[in-house]
Amino acid sequence: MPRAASSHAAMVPAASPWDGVAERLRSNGLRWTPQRRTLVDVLREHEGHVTATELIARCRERDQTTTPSTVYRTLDVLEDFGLVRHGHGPDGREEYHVLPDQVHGHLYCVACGATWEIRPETGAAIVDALAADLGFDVDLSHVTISGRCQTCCRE
Amino acid sequence: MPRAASSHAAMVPAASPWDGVAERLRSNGLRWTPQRRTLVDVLREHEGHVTATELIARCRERDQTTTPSTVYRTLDVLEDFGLVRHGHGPDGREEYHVLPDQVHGHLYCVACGATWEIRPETGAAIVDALAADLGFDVDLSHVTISGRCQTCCRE
DNA sequence: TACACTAGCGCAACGACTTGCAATAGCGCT
DNA sequence: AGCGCTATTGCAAGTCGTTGCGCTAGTGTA
Ligand SMILES: [Mn+2]
Ligand SMILES: [Mn+2]
Ligand SMILES: [Zn+2]
Ligand SMILES: [Zn+2]
Repeated sequence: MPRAASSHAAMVPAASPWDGVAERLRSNGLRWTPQRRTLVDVLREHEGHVTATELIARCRERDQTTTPSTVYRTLDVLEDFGLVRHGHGPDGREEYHVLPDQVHGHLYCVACGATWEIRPETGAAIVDALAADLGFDVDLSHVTISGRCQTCCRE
Repeated sequence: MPRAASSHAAMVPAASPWDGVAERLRSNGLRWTPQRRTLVDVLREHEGHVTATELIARCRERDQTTTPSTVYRTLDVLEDFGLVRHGHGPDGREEYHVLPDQVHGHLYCVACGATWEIRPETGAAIVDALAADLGFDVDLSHVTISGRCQTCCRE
């Protein structure tokens, strides 16, 4: 007998890359722990960018015993699976992209503090320039460029 | 009567940008302290790149009482004068360029750990691409791009 | 369900900065 | 040479990560 939910297609939530994490970990000899579940639950509801510090805080909301080192280590594992990707702000602080649809770099204005994603074409231009230069294969996701935005350039 | 040394042009060392630091600081209402002198003496004999940690160690060789916070603060003021420029390695750690002849970014291979300076033309390509993108004015000196070098790409 | 194997956890210590604050000491001025 | 103003210093404490270690607890297997 089919499960009740499966007969109502409209109620089935869109498949999320997070759905298979537990199995994916286990099939690689890794483990699915309560601590990892907590972090994944937090990541589930975060589309876009988050700092590691903020993730730790969110985890602690759900599980007061959350430890930073465990979160950092789990983020490393998830990054190996491509589920998150990190970069560094101009101060060197870590910033995570959750479920990056497409790899992209960042722009920071040192004057006003605003940030933007580097557009795909622009990112490609950078990648191409460096491929031509030394045959270097750029990891765009880890690129953070600082400078002044158009608005701040005009004072 | 002229000083003895000034009559022997061959013995006069080439003017160094460091020679005027003391006056430059004072004329800006800042001070020339023993601690700053120590750091400048260290920087004098360092052409190229150095980490802040290494600079602190070198200072401590000359003055055992050197304090990290003082060194960091002095590096900040020297950077304001354009005498050093810092960037961040892939791990976010600071790296200083002493007397940067021309502003340039860096390339790090995450596989073999090697590093290169981005060539001027390539740097210009990056600057241009972002100027076109959002009218963003890139600070090339603070750019660190990681990825895989040609050698490591071929495994 | 019981077991053994080992991945992952919490903790404590460390590294690289940063910041607030009270005491010190350059500097310009007389 | 002496003064006073305030830029700097040293220190302590804090933040963001990273790492080594002994103990715990997921997992696959029987
Ligand atoms: Mn910086
Ligand atoms: Mn990184
Ligand atoms: Zn701006
Ligand atoms: Zn390499």
